[in-house]
Amino acid sequence: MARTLHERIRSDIEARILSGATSPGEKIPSEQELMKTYRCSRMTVNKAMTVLNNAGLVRRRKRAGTVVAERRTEAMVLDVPDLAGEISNRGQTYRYALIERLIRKPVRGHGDEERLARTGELLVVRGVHSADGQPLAYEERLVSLDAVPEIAREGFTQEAPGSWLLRHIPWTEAEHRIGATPAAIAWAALLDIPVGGACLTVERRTWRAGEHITMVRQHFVAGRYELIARFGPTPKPA
Amino acid sequence: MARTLHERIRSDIEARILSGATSPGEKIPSEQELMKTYRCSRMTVNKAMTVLNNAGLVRRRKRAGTVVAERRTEAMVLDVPDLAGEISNRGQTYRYALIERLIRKPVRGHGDEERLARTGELLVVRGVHSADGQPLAYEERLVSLDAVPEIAREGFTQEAPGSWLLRHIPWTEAEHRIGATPAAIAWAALLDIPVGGACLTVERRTWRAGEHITMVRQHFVAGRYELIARFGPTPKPA
DNA sequence: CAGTGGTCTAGACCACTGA
DNA sequence: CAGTGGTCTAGACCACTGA
Repeated sequence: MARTLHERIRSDIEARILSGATSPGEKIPSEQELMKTYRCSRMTVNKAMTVLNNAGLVRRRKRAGTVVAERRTEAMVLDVPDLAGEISNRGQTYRYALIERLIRKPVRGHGDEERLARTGELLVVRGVHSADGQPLAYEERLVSLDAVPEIAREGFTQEAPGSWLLRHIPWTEAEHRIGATPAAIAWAALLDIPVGGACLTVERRTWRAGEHITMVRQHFVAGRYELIARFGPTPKPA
Repeated sequence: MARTLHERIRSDIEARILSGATSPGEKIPSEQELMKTYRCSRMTVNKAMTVLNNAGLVRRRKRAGTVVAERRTEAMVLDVPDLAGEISNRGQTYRYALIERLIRKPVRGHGDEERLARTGELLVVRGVHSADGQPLAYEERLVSLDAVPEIAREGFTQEAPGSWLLRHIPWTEAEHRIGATPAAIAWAALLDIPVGGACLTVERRTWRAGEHITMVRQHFVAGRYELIARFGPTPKPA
């Protein structure tokens, strides 16, 4: 991977940002400095930085230089949403209610669980998100304790594990699977809907630099939540 | 818009592709020719073409040159899917059954209809997609006859309007709204499911160069269809 | 083998903007 | 006003691959 020089420069800096070694707002070496570091021309450095800029990982301003961008922006076609933030932004009161939290070995033969915990254990958290006192979604989450050992200390009685993860563990890749499901006996009552009632189901897996971090399955009460995606032929300039 | 030279080159060629003036497989002028056309250096041409290549609009091969890419690829995070093609690719038999087709004025006060048909009329098509004889989705579609007058000649008894549009009218922007819905009385029987049964609902609006082309609402039987989106920090190379 | 694109260089002029 | 990034030039060497 990264066979050309501008790709190597890009992935070096990208890795530093994604690993959290540099924080949002922090300055990145100027093109002049990078030219010296990599012993190359300015065009080559510029090409690498332009890609990072278009991807929204850095912000560039003349004279001020290049800084690490604030976490995730609307630039993503589909984002990993923070439900707590989204609901607050709508002016509603967000609440997370913990149903169950436990740490255990992965179930043998269960693909997702074994992929997440190759050697160690899993954190399993079940809870309900609500807006203005009305249940919005039931979620079941698995977190790899290999990847995020420090999460074992968290109780998640007030805050959803998703919000905690967004704050502490930067993700680099994500996959959404979106479908519809009839409400199951196990959680229909938690959402205050009849068994078999329509739900929007989002299954999301996230990775950090290729390492599988977490898998979550969220069931939203029909009509109370929508996913929106806009897209065009050429990525929009930032 | 397009204030810099490489942006102008890119958008010129992009417009030619999106308007259908050049078809998939057709050759695009080489960098040498474009240098002469725009009286600029090769780096400038190359920058424009690299963007088009990353966006998946063209395919470049040494010696063979640059050609317009086949319609939409997996490069899109979320695509406008051609159900007929997707189902055939899975090895199933696809069928489209027309329920209703009519041309009429937009309903006054109906936002979507008035936005689509500002001066003229609308084509309204209702139908059912099925795979191996099993109903998959019910769809209601509105098409602007201002934007696509030639579609008035099509009957859509065998082919879905979506497939026809993908072949004839290149879209440039799209918006998805994805949610869950209980099956309505009007179409539950068409999908062979009980009223209130869970459905995945996709509402999609598409534009061509800012002009609103079509709006479709599709209801998929729960469990028979999934939308998948993968995304990372830097767009993947093509 | 000749034309194409992929990459890179060493320079240039410019607009912007914070010290 | 000085440092930064945005853009562009005119050249170069190379790998690839179809005529």
